[in-house]
Amino acid sequence: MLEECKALSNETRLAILDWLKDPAVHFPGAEGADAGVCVGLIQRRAGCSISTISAHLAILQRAGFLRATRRGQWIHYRRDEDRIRAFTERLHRDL
Amino acid sequence: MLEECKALSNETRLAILDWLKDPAVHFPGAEGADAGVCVGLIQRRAGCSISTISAHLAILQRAGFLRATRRGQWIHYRRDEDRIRAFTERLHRDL
DNA sequence: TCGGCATTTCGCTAATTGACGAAATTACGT
DNA sequence: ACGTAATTTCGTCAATTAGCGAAATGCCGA
Repeated sequence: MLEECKALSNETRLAILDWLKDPAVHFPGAEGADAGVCVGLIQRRAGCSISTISAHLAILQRAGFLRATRRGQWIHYRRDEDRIRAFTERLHRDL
Repeated sequence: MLEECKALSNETRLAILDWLKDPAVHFPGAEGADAGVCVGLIQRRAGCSISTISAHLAILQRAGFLRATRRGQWIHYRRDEDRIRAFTERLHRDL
């Protein structure tokens, strides 16, 4: 619970999760956005450095909120809805 | 949402919320524990300094998770179940 | 193998958070 | 007013987090 709450305690990371709820809307031009969005697009949307975005995505992944899929030189990130739901339910039950 | 997540991103604060779920169990000897638990008892239970506990309680109060009631020189803290529930529901809906 | 591109990791700095002891504030009884 | 107790605030230091640019790593096509 602690790690997840920490992962959510940052504006940019909350925004990333929100954008990835509906990639087609927030990342126009991303082909097959259902399969995830690449780091570069997220970085451009967030407007900060690529290294910072990479670190943010790693934190969200470690917390279980995102899943990464490598396709050649590209890495696509998308939400892990099951784990997100599991977390909110656990919070509801335990908090 | 950010402030609440930050409030929950600390072990001691999570523990305090957990203890205050059932004060009679975690604070034996606290009279009328339903009306809240005083800072001193929480501090003793947490095992850190009184000033640190005071700061933690302030953070939890500002996030809406706790309510404080002053009774003379005593201040009693208890959970604000409505706001806790509202937060977990909002998280469930929005995350 | 090389060059180009995507992404992660590293090293550094600045900001924020956590913890403490001391000082300040609030409340109470004499 | 004074002394005691509860609690908060303040000042300080240490640890953690956030952000950046550069270096390193991984992938691909020629």
